[in-house]
Amino acid sequence: MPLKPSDAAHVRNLSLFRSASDQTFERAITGAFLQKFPAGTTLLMEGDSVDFLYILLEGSVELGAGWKSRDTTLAVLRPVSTFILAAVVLDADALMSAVTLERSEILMVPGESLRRAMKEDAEFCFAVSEELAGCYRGLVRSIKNQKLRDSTERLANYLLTQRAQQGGKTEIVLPHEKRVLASLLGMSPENLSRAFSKLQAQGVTVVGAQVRLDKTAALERFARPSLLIDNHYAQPRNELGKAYTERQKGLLDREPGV
Amino acid sequence: MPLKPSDAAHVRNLSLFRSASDQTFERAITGAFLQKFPAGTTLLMEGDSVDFLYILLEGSVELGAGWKSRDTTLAVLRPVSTFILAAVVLDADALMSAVTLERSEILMVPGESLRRAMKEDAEFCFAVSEELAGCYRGLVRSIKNQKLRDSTERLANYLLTQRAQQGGKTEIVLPHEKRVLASLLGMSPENLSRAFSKLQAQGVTVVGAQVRLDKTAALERFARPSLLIDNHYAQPRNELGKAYTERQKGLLDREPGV
DNA sequence: TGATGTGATTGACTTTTATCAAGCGACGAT
DNA sequence: ATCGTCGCTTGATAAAAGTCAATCACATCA
Repeated sequence: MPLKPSDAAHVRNLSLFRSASDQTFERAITGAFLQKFPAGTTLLMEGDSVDFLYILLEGSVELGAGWKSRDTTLAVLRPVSTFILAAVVLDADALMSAVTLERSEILMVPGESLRRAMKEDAEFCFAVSEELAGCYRGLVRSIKNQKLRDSTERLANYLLTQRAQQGGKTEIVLPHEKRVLASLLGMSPENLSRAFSKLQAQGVTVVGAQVRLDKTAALERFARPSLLIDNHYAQPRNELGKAYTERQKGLLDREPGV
Repeated sequence: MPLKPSDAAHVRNLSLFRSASDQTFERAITGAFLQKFPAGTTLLMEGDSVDFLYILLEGSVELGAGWKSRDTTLAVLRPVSTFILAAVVLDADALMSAVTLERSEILMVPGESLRRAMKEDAEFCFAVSEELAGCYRGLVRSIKNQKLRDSTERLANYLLTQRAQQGGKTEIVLPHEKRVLASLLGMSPENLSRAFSKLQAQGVTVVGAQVRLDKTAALERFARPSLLIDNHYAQPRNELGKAYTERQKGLLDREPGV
């Protein structure tokens, strides 16, 4: 299935490809094809070998992992965003599974094409390195969030990050089901409910997916967001890790949709 | 201070540089210098700007992070290993601090030299991408370990990983102080003691830093190590993330000391 | 030798988190 | 409407983990 021009433009605008020459871009996506999946489709299971770089153009995808009857959500992706880049670069097996949460449109780029383009074009290869470094740093933030904060603190900081990403209004909309959010934040759904209750004291009120944040000052005093963990300035919609892109020098002013 | 030939050989043998041409190698480490630090020296604080790629040649270094009076260990490095590569690639601020645990010898490579070499040599740049991808995947394993397992399970799997890395003998030696180990495993020192006690039922006996693992079968039944979380086959001594390198295709048979 | 300090352990207690069970409320199908 | 289903919430309980304090083992050092 051929790429719509608008989709092609979105892909071209990914940070991975933005600075690439047309020639390199063409080479990198040689053999790519677009595929549509219904909600709930497992695109990839942990341990599967990875033959494609996935680029989410429409819908949403959950990256997760399981062990011994437990499982957890590592990220929820929204368009336009790439995933499992690291496995593609190493030609390795997937460490997480990917499942569509909604009907989704995904561009599948042969890993071999991407790796070849990297080896032929140092500038493109450098862009991939930057992407991987950004993802890595996103995960460092994520581990710090997990190891240094309790569940209510994680929720409070999540809300502040969402507030910043949704334009700073006092009312935000939770972008996923609460059970997914709970798994993402590393707690049970029951505990998420209780964490929301605790934050009433900081002016948090929840009605369905709508969350009002009055008393932002109180909430920040409780959450103590940190530039070294949270990234309020990050673009939403990115690969796991890139979900918290860097606010800094050259990357400071990137547009959304990277 | 000039590099000893033996040190130079170790650096040259890092996976980052192993396949690089002599010319690229020289360019990449242009301006590098060797420095010795006593134990307990803070090489880098969270939030500091990063001007050098660090390569640990002697001693050991703890990577950690703090928030609100709490702090945690993210990795303990041993020679020969690089660290803060991601920040160097992005020319960004450090997300973790680095402190020497023992008297250490560290090669400091100007970030600018490394980035320039990457842009001039696609093959080298690809090697950096592979390194970053390996680190990224190590962190994915680490997050899964943290979110999917309780503290005793983490300890049990840690012991099995150490056993594999130390040659499979029934007796292993804990490579760090227990308080550091506790922080690395994400628990209090008190809880580490109790976790060891619980594992007595699985044939674990501790005397100081010496740990005997009789009843390996029972311990494995309890720990349920997974190829998708643990990496018993990884080389020790690597950058955070690389601490759990990939056992797979091209990287399968890498030598230690990458 | 004894004094001192550090790290590790143990016990008592509190807090945090998970689990189980029941109930609520919105929504769709019949 | 009525019946289910499903997601969420709430309460009761249990398990896990953190904290505080005291003690112990083992160094080093005067």
